[in-house]
Amino acid sequence: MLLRKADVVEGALKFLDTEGLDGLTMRKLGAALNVHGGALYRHFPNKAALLEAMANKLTEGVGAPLPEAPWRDQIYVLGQRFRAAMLAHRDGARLVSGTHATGANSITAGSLVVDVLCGTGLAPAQAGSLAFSLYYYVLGHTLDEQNQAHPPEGWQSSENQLASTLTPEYAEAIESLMHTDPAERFAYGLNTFIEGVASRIPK
Amino acid sequence: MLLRKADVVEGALKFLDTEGLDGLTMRKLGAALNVHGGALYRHFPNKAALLEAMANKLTEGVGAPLPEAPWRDQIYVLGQRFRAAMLAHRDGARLVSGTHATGANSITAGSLVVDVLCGTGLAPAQAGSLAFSLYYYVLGHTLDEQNQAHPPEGWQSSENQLASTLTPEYAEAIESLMHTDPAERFAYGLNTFIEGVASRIPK
DNA sequence: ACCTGAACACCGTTCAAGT
DNA sequence: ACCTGAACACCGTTCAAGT
Repeated sequence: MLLRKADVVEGALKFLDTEGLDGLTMRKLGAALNVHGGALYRHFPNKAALLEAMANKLTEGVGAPLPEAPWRDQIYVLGQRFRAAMLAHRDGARLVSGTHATGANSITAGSLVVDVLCGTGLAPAQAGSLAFSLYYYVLGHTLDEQNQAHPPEGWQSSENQLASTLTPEYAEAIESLMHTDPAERFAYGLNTFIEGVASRIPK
Repeated sequence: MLLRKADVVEGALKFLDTEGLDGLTMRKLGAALNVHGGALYRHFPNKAALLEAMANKLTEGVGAPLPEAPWRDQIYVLGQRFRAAMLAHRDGARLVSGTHATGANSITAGSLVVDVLCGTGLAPAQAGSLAFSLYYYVLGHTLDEQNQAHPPEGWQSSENQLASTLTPEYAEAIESLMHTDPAERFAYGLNTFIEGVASRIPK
């Protein structure tokens, strides 16, 4: 049974969920697809191209049309969409962060953010800059979430190591961070960012 | 001449500037230090431990005591310090992003941010959450800066590829992003974040 | 057009043996 | 205590040869 490009990408994303990005090897992925590792090079020039295609597939829906709503809600929805897309597969955020975001999907998503911000009266230069800032926040937050979900080998909770030697405020902050829902923390930071953007809008 | 742990870390950071993180191999680093690759395992249990020590050395000064100043200025200084530290060596941001920020330096820096924010009246839980948001922004921005400084092989400016098919606002945003100083964009985003934080302070 | 089988040039890591 | 020399189990990638 012959493989198509889309089959490889689909199989690779499935493989990601069971083995993780570190386990994703051309040979192992080939085996999972009943094919030798070298055969994958009929479909992709190299592994980086495969990973890019995977990242692009992962973020497919992020740039979908936005519902009519105030700009704050629209930006909020875009941030939530992006995070949800990356959380849909194990190591999704690391996958996206590794490929330089040249994919068509990230471009249309970025364009959406810029358009929404320009609609508030911001100049395109500032809107572009803030679109990237939003990207950094969402990506960074989701990366951390997924790293904690699959701790990479020997991992000591860094609280017990040093927190006691530091400020009590810091100890309490770490303690509380560990016990609150990541989704809640994500929304709090996202809304904080949005308020920062609001402060930039010419009145 | 025998090597000490600190010599290896120092040599590795020097090596980073000339060969980049992708070129940093235990064998090649050994050769640069006039030693076989395997000898490095007398000083570090594995490569990850070496990279972590490098990242820790890189971010050494970030947690230094802060000058007396309004909280906005203090947060601004911390963000600038962190970025400057990573820019000091090629691939510095990628190095830091790869090691799980368990290093002592990132902890004391994080503690500083939390303390400053708690000083404004924010609860430790919120301060901790915002400290991580700041971390994501600075790291993400600096990663992008360094990736563009050393484009990883075949890189097409993604503007000419697709921008023309999209919104004119987006095209203008990308165009302007390419022509403005990264330091200026960084400061703009950093101050925007700070304004967002300000909106969270109980009045 | 797609795949096999085998190779090439690398990796990180380990470990006896030397000094 | 630190290093050499050589090996082990992997990588990504290439390419003749098969179907």
